[in-house]
Amino acid sequence: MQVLSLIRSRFADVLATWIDDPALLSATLERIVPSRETHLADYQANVAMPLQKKLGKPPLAIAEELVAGVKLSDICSSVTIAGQGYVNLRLSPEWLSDRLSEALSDPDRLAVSLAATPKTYVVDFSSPNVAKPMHVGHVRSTVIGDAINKILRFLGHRVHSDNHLGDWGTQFGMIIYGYKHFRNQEAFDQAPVAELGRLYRLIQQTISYQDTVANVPKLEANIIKAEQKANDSKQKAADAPKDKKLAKEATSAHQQWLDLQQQRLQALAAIESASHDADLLERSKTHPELGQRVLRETSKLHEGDSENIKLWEAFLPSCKAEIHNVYRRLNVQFDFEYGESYYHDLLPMVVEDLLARSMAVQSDGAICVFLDGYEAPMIVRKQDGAFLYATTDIATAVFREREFAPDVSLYVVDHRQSEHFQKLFDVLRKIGLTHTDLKHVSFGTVLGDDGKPFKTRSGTIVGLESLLDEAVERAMQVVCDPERLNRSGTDFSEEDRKNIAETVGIGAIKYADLSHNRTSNYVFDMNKMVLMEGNTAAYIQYSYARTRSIIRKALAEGIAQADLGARKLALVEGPELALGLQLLRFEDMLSQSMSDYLPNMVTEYLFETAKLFSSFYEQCPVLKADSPDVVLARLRLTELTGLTLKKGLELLGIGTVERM
RNA sequence: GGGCUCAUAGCUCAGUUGGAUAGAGCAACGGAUUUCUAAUCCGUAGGUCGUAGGUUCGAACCCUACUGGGCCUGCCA
Repeated sequence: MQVLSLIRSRFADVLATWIDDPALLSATLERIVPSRETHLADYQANVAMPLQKKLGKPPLAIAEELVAGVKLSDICSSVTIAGQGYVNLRLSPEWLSDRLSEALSDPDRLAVSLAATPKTYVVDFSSPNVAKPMHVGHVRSTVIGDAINKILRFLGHRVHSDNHLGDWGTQFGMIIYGYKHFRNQEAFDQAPVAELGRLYRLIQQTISYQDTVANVPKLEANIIKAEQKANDSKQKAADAPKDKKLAKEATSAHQQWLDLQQQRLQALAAIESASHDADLLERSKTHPELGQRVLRETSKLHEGDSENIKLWEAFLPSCKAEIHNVYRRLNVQFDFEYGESYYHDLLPMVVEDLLARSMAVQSDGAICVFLDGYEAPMIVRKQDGAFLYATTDIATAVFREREFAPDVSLYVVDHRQSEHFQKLFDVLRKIGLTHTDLKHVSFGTVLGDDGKPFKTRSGTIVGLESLLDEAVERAMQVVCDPERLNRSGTDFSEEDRKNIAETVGIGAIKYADLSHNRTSNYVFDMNKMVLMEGNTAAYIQYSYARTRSIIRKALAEGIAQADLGARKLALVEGPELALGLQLLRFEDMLSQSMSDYLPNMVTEYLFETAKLFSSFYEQCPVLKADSPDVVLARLRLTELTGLTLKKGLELLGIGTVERM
């Protein structure tokens, strides 16, 4: 039910006679919103104050004319003026009850309408590099993208979800090189992905060590320069003691000098700790310039070298299978999974096309597109002839345009790539992809409790699988807590327990991610997450289970399922009305959350709904209410609450259980 | 150097895109269970929304400057 647009259209009937400018009219209508002051109003129109200049009247007079003109008597029980000119609306309980009855008679969609003008979306999300173990950083793109995908579909749009797998990049050069030189055949035969993961880390570690060693002389040279600069600036600042800018420069130069020294010490410490690792030293010695060797393997793969292609084809299925295990567990599906490799044959044409349009030029041996407003160009072909992700991204967008002709193309990717996407979109528009709304749905970094990107104490990245396992394990502890089981009088089978723990544990991880505004960084704290109290998935899942518990008892007491739907609700008490009003807002909330692709608006809504239900639950007995009519009305409200919570969680990719 | 971004309660975060007395969870404190699941509820305390200006009927939100953090800044994705 689109309540907001209905109310706005009533106001538009009056406002349109006052305002000619359509832009101003629609801006004015957007000032009609759900009220924050719930003790004063359900909805409020903040339109009188901004119109005082335009109409040349005091706001209170405008508000009075508005209230006199607008037709709301069927919807509202009261329309009043307050403060400097706020128009406060209170919905009539009858109208509210009727709308909720409609939702109840449509349990699949809860009377949420399908988009009047459906759009075609491409949603690009998750997109991990295969052959690298997935870690917590991959959760955000996967979970946010999946929620957006599911919500847009529910709202009636055509959505193509694409997992743009990194299946063609440098990491394959790494594991191919590793496989050729360091593999443990027995381990590979038994568990190929684990062995490839080991090889990946082995190569990574060696390259990083070599880079560190090679970097020390450069650092030392820079330290000397920085020291000189620091001294010079200090001198200049001392010569002109009143110049604040020079003083600031001096501190900054000094700081840079200190930073470089610190970096050198860190590098030396890393080298020192590596010196105890005989295998590493040996590897580094026998495979000098490993980074270059790895790149060579990658370019051989791209050039079609038969041995490397064969290895790639051998590795890919098991790598994909591994990733799909995670998706299965997270209940995430994609329509397509073409991956970068799919576009490889198109890349030379992309570059030729850019050259033909004179958009790309040679520079330092690479082929680059220079764009206004950016220092660095977008490189589409490297010196050595290899293509980059920018090239692939262009090819991918062109392909999607031809295949789907999307109205909107969403890229759910880390905010660190925002400049890349700005450049990419700039190029895409220049080559004619103008009718697609290209949007980087960026998200912040997941941090550890030290405020730095999430890692364990030893510094290695935490694998996603083990993270999920831990959350499920912690959920299991709560499920099996004997005191709790005794109190709630529930008796779960082993299978029930497993199911509940999995649903609650995975839900906890997803919810923690989704409940933050996607644009901000957030601190990942397993301890808080698995408390399963307060603003968590478990709280909402628990509220849902309580609605089910009441419904089960009602059915057991002989109330027919048919009595629960499609009948009048007749809400009277405060907690009933507050909950009912909240349930009425489901559709408005969903569209609102998709106007800027913010799933946290959905979690916020569900949490609020669950709280209102808990409050209702405490204050309004359902089965033991005074009269059979009230019992039925409250049962229906309980049923609709359950349906709404379940649907909301489902749209976020979070499951529910009937008992917990 | 340039660009992007962030700064809100002790901690972790919301804040419906400029509306009324700035909210929630956790932690702290005090209450509630013969009553539909206490993974719950009710209450208390906690804030100069980084600083200083500006814009306007009205600013946590927009603009400018400053302070401090993060990220990006030509051949990884």
